[in-house]
Amino acid sequence: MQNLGAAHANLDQKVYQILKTMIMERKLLPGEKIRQEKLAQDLGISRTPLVAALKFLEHEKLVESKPRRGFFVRLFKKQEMISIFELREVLEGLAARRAATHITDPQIDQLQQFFHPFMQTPKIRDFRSYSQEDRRFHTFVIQIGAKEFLRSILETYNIISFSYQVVSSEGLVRSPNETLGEHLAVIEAISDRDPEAAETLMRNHFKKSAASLMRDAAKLRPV
Amino acid sequence: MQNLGAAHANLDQKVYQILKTMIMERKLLPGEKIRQEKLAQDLGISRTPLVAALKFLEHEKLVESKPRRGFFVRLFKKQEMISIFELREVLEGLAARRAATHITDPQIDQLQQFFHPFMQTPKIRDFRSYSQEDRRFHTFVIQIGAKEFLRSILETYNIISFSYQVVSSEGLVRSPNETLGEHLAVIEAISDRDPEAAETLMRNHFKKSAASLMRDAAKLRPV
DNA sequence: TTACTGAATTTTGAATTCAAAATACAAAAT
DNA sequence: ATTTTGTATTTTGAATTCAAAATTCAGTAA
Repeated sequence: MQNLGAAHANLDQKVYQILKTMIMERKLLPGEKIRQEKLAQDLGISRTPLVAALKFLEHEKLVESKPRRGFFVRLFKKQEMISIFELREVLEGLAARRAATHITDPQIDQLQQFFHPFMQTPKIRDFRSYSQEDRRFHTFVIQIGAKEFLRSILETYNIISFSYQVVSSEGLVRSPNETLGEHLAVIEAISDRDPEAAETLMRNHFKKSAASLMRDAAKLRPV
Repeated sequence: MQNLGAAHANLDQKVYQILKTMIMERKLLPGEKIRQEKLAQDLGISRTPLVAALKFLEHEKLVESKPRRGFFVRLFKKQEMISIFELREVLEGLAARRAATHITDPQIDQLQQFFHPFMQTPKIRDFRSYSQEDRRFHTFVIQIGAKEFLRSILETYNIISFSYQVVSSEGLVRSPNETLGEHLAVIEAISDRDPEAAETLMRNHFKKSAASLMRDAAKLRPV
């Protein structure tokens, strides 16, 4: 694959990013065992920095370590995904509130662009590009409103959410026609620099998605 | 010190806990550089599991790694502490909401015991024991209401808060007489199994503390 | 055939080793 | 006296090594 081991300053941060991407892109699949020796060789490094990176990921729950058995890509149960949505509700709520307080004028212009392509479509069929816009939107709000601690937590949980969902309906919990209005409402509140409204609307957006997940969980039986 | 290296199953979890406690108890001081070789020897292990544990802590922001310079116990700026209180506001708000939903009858009895010794004292002077009760109370709510993700995040941020504050007035942001009522209100809401009230009251409790920290920051100049 | 046993192989957790970088320190120059 | 330079020492990042544990798999028994 690539040769990383060349200059050595802090390899494990690089490896960590690579692994994260691999999990996101499903190069490593949930439940799968990670072959340390093989993966290290593929990356052109020794096991030491690889294990360090895995321990990082373990902390973020993206990976699970079974002592003496190895590392496995984490497989999330429906119930855990619901907990994660509950968390994202309050955290992205906070991010939205902060975004409404800190947003700059040029950022408002950028924010207003989101979801434009979908606004004149009566029935949105292109789930894939809507889902992509959805992610970009949430990421943008986080970029504006969240820094350091909040940002790093949200990055993790969003990765979990996204990597979990790629399976069903392009990663969407609910249909675009259902969520578009909610997204636009959040955009408006942040643009109006109304922190209370931004937080409340963002939270409601998540509350509904969590509720939808819960209904699915009740119907479909645990994964 | 102690000999850990004996049985080897996953040493770094143990080391991680030990380091966490050492930081909490100020055996390792903020800003201080961590001497790997010496510390490893004191713990009776090699650098490998020690570094692994340090990387864990780095992820929790309890420790900072400067490449090629080593690990340092993290020193938090006032501004960062305010961000952490902002985070705890929404997270413990969620924990309180969940606690109100999930609490059992025996747990209600236990919850009602908190702050009893302070209820008939007109002017609370024993800051140390009030501060201790404060911690125990927050920890208890987390124990009831938070699991897995939420719990592990809160554990980290509470440790940061606590270890930060030991300095000024026994770790209290505001005076006992100011916060006692708020604590009792939260206890009542959770005991009444009223999730909305529990969340709102807990959030207000934190909002006020954050505001108080902000006033201090404005007055005292950054740390 | 299927289930069990036990040796060969692989993989893990942790110690050790090693080169490169950082630091400490002493001598020389301003 | 203070700064600068050069060298010895320490510390770091990462590879390598090594024993213990887990896994694989062939051969045997049911």
